Amino acid sequence: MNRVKFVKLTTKGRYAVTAVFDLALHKASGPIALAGISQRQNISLSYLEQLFRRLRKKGLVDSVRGPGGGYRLALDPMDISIADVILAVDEKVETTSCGGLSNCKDNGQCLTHDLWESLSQQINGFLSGVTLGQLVQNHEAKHSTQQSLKFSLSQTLQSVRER
Amino acid sequence: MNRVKFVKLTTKGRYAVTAVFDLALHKASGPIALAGISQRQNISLSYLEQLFRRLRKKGLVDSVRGPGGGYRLALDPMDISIADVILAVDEKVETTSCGGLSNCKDNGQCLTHDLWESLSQQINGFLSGVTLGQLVQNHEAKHSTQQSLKFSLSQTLQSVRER
DNA sequence: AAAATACTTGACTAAATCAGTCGGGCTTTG
DNA sequence: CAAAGCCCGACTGATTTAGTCAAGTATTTT
Repeated sequence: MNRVKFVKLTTKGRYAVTAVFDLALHKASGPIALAGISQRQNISLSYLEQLFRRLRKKGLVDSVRGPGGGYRLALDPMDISIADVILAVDEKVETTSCGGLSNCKDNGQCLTHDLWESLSQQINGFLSGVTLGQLVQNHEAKHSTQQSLKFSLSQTLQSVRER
Repeated sequence: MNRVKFVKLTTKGRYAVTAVFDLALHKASGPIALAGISQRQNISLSYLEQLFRRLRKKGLVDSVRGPGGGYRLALDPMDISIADVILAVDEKVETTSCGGLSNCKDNGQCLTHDLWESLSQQINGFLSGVTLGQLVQNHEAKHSTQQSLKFSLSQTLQSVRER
């Protein structure tokens, strides 16, 4: 019933993931100002504002106004997937030329309907399986012991394998 | 030594995958003319020519000129991954603001270097694990028995799990 | 109360990319 | 030779990217 969509992996999505990752890393220190993220990650402040507008609309972050204010993750990092972040800023994309009509299956027209349905499901599934929390764990582990990349990677693939 | 890059998932890459998928489906009938792909998949002929120029440059397809000519896969479908196709038409993208410099690790500048290195490795690994041949199998299986999507999906994830 | 901080919104923009089009080649088959 | 089909370069309108600018509003500190 619902359309077949496709994530779009671009620099825009990477900016968003980077920014939210920064949020997750510093979440102990209360609300984080965009100005700080802008400096640390070298992203234009106004551009960040645009991105966070969308992240907030999707309920991924919430904000505190005034001095000492900033943005916070609205959810547990383990409940925010890369797909969530990318889809919040990068609009989804139709993958089938038929526009999701069900009749395209009957005539031979839309050969690739199945193809994109299953492939986009897999890619979405994969990106949904990697959470912010895992990325933070990965990052912290790598900076304490030097050996744990394999572990967190296998953990990630584990979660993907479970559908 | 080599830069951290990121696949770009756009309509352009989808067009390319769709077209090469068409090639794989009809590979029994000799070289395939772009005109046929254009009609079947509803993609502009001239645009296809642009895409196939790049696919040929990367050695994914080869061509036969003259009447009865067309394009063929240059490799076994099982040896062509989705990543190969997408990377042939969609230029790779720098993922780090530092431009791949190694010195960015020493100063605290480039916090997300690790993040994108590992994430892009995972995504690339995933897209490299799905081959054209698997997509064709999936498609044919789905159109004979009605039950085999789960099988081919688990097969795909199997190949991903093996790193 | 005033000032500073920081989010919020809308409008605008140069540059790049997308998704083609157009026009002309070159090669091979019938 | 004519037609089919690949090959190549240049050009284009529309959209997206990656911002900038200006003007708010809410909150805290002084």
